[in-house]
Amino acid sequence: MTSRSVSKGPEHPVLDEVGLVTVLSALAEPTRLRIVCMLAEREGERAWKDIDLPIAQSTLSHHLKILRNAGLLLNRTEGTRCFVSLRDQELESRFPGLLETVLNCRDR
Amino acid sequence: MTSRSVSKGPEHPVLDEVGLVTVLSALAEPTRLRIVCMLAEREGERAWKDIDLPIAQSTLSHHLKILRNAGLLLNRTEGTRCFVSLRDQELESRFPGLLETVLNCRDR
DNA sequence: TTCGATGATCGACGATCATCGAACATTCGA
DNA sequence: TCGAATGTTCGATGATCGTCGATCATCGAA
Repeated sequence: MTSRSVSKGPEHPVLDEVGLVTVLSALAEPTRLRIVCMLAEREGERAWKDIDLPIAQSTLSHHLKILRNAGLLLNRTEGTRCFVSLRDQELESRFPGLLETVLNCRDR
Repeated sequence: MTSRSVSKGPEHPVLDEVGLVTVLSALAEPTRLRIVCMLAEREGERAWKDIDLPIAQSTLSHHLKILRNAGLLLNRTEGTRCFVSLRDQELESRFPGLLETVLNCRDR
């Protein structure tokens, strides 16, 4: 058990215990919707520092926490760096079509 | 022009001028989501008084106003009575699949 | 071991929100 | 004309939210 310390990192909810209202609330904010959009543009992870928005670092951390608590994204810690990614597969089975539909509606 | 007074009634937004965040915000509240759900259950209009929720009448009026401003529903006044209905057709062309997907996600 | 970097958390601020009762406007019926 | 019914608006209240700077905890590198 001398594996590289998993360093517990942030907590993620079980998607079955996340309500629709929670997800909608998380998405119903311009900055957060933009983040989700950005993550959906490309497959896989995104480095924390690549999320380049005109907001304070603590504010970004706050928004990511809300998205995380809503089950929308996954936060992985590697050393001192962080990587985020969409939980799109799980979301699809818990809220079928929701993420794709919302993202599609935004592109207009 | 002696037609039955249209009694201007509440104002409704043009859907093209309604943003996605506005719609999501309107749906991201338990009482309002419930109202939309209720309206979707059956085709056509619903009488104001048929919306039976454990909230004050002024609070219901408030929520209906928010839903109306988000382009989600239509308010028709007939004399002193009011009738509400979903703008589902228009919503479908402005936000394809959104309403149906959200309602479908809730039924779980 | 110490230091710099990275992100989370804290505390505070003003803004917005959901809620209510009261007052109001409009309409129909007596 | 008067009064009851219906729904909107107003004002107030307590809660939540987005935002920030400051601080803290953790980790890798020197």
